[in-house]
Amino acid sequence: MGTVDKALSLLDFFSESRPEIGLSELARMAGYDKATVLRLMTALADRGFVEQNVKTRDFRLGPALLRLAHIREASLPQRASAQPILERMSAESGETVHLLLLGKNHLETIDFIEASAHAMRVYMDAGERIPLHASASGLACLAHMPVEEARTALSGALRSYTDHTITDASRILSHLDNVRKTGIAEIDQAFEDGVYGMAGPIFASDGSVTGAVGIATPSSRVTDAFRSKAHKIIRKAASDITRAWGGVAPEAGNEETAA
Amino acid sequence: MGTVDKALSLLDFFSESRPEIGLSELARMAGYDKATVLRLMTALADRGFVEQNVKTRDFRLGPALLRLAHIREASLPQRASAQPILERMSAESGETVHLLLLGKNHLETIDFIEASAHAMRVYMDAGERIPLHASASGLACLAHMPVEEARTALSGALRSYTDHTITDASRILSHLDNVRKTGIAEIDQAFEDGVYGMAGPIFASDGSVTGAVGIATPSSRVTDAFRSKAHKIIRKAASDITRAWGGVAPEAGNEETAA
DNA sequence: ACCAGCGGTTCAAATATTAAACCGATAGAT
DNA sequence: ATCTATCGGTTTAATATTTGAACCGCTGGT
Repeated sequence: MGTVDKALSLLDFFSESRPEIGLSELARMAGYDKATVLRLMTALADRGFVEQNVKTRDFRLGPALLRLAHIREASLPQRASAQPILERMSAESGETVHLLLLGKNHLETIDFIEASAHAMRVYMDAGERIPLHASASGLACLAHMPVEEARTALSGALRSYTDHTITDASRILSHLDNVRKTGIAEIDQAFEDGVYGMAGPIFASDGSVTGAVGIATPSSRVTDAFRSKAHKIIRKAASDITRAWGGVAPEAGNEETAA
Repeated sequence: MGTVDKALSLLDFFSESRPEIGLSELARMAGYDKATVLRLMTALADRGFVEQNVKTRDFRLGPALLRLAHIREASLPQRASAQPILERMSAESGETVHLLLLGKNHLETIDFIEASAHAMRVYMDAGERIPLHASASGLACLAHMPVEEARTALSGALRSYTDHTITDASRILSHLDNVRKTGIAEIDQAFEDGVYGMAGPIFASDGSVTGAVGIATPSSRVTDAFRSKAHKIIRKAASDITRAWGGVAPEAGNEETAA
């Protein structure tokens, strides 16, 4: 396997709740040799992708990431242009809302707003990576990509996150028809216990799916009335963001055949 | 040299003014073989650090950068906490202001606000990398790092950006005394023609310099009156940001001896 | 005073990286 | 309509880099 991939994979161990990691621990987490991790991290540090806490020598994500994110956002302002739409979703639903972009085999969280209306709410970690098979947003994406792609995306071993996670690829695939019909993917406690997720797809200019917007609620608060209200909010938001990003939703019925 | 370093170096060719680059051209720019660049870019794309425009197959920076930047900013909100101070600087000076973080051998632009008061203003590219030896901010940093570090930072070949760029390390080093005395680094047209720069250092909690804030003005507009006004604004901003980030300015006179 | 764990270094063995030639496809010029 | 140059991408044998076990000195807890 590539060295570059190994180096980049190390960055994924950092999160909002775990912003600093020492050398030995990182090596343990990643399953690489300590010397290897040191060399990789040194390379990353030389380019500013990570930096070291001078006191503890622990690593944390570096300033180069801010710089590069800034460049991307300057030429492709997805986050900024979606923000008012997310805010409207948040205000209308009162629940935690989030915006995800479709990566190679997972979703990248690029923005979210936590629930304002309830003391009990769904919390999110900044910059989480979300699996396709165990989230409403993931299902929304899978449902709208070419079937072959979806099949290969689900071909590996599917990790179970809760008792409710569906790890059988064919069962997931058979759900997708319904997602396509309603335009909304819905799933209960597949990624986190007690969290109910609903999401809709966002499309690029060529009609392919590029991400998803969704609402995350405590499962205990979900009623049919709330669900249908949430569906409306999500459908509107997904279509607004698609438009804001210069995308177009494919004609219904045409999309599965897209190669 | 490391493969990881090569891969990461490719990301630096993307900028606000050049957000998408094709394979062959990137290979030419970087001076690497096309096959090599392809492999490296594929590795980066697999992790979402770059993505390909499906139409043109050109590369652009990817969504993973947004995600990781989000994580860093969530646990170390430097940009957010400095923003009001930058805004005040911008309002008070009427000129373009910027905030840079010190990386391994250069500065990373993490935020800026372009001049509001003048039609002729200094424009900045989002996410530029700035050399230490050819910018006021760079001199501000060099002046406040341990002398040995500054000397090694200037030991390589110093690139000339304009006719005014000083490329002689010892001449730069001898300027630094004055920077330390006044707390402000100042330089005319060292990085871009017609741009006059002034900047002050930002310190970390251990008293080491971690970045700089500065003002960039068209050289033609600089007067002594403006300079002394700008110095005041910068000194205040630098000290406010240092404090906002939990840093402390070292005692004057003690800092050069810090090892 | 000890021990366990830390960050970091070393070097021979193992493995991944490289670059030139080549491919089919595309687009502009003649 | 045909040529030509360039594109993105693939293959190969030759090569340079990566790897990991053992080891270092150091620090903090018992």
